[in-house]
Amino acid sequence: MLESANILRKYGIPVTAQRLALLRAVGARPHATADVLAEAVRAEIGAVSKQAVYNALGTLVEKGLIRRIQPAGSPALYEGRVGDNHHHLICRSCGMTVDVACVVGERPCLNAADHSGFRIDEAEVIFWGTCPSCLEKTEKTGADQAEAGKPQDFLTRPTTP
Amino acid sequence: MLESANILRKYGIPVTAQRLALLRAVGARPHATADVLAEAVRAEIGAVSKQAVYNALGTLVEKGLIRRIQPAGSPALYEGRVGDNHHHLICRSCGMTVDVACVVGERPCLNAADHSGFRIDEAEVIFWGTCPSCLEKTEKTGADQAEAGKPQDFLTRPTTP
DNA sequence: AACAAAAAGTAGACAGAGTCCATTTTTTGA
DNA sequence: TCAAAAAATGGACTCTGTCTACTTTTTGTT
Repeated sequence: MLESANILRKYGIPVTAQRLALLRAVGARPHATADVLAEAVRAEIGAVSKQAVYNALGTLVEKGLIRRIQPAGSPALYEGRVGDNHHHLICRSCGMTVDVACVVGERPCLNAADHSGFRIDEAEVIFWGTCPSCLEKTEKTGADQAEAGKPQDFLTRPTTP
Repeated sequence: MLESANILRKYGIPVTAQRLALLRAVGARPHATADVLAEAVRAEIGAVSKQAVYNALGTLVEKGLIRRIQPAGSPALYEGRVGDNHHHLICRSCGMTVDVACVVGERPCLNAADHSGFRIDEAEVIFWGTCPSCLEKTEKTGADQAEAGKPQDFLTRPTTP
């Protein structure tokens, strides 16, 4: 509580009830959407506007206090874990997202063979697959993968079979 | 023309003027959005509905004839280059997207240290940075990167400084 | 403690990308 | 050629997120 306030102050971010609640919400729910976080904040302090949530998340991301990940076909997700350069593993069928340790370790953790003159500052890696519980469902029903592993709308993505 | 029709037939996809035009449009404009492709198709055959474009793109992606990439904060992009497992390099400031050869070569081209029981089928890699022409602009104005490199709305993403 | 200036928050309209649905048109294959 | 199956149409609708004008809260300075 005081903790969070001090963190905000250290970064020169004005301390408001909304931001404090949001910071806690992000800490408590890794990989939550803005909407879910807004609900969490409401549960704690009564009300917040959508805009306050988006503004605050934007500021916190900008200052490096939280991290935003935007998987294809899904709304943005936020997480408190920053600075350790981990990546994500996402289930195509239920959307479950888990952290995975960085493959290499340093940031940017990969080198493009040909960088075309770009100055690269980040290598974003997302592993796509099927989570254990969706795998189990597939096997149980005996349905083939195309059936049971059919991605939900929000996760429809290219499959390169 | 006949070429494309045969490809569609080979994959069991009914041949329609819309799909043929779309296939050509994707081939001619790598990294185009659905909207841009729809315009291209209209230029060629007069008219298409938004839905026909989305349906056709979806089908083609599903069959592996084209590839969909969905960079954070941007609408989906489509490309005809499939099967060579290359990745993408995107400019944070102007959105320019170029292909880069795969870092490793095989697909999935990376291994997650801990896969948490997932069955991984793809490792998606996006390199983020600044393209040569935006770099030049930055240097010319003498503005610092935070200024000149300010991402456009459609490309606002986490920065991990 | 009080007070202006600056920064945040509020509510609601608005925008872009994509989906849904009922109906019409085209393609296929017998 | 003709019916069944698949696509296309177009318009309403949804979901994330942004813009704007206005009000409220923080801050930091007397």
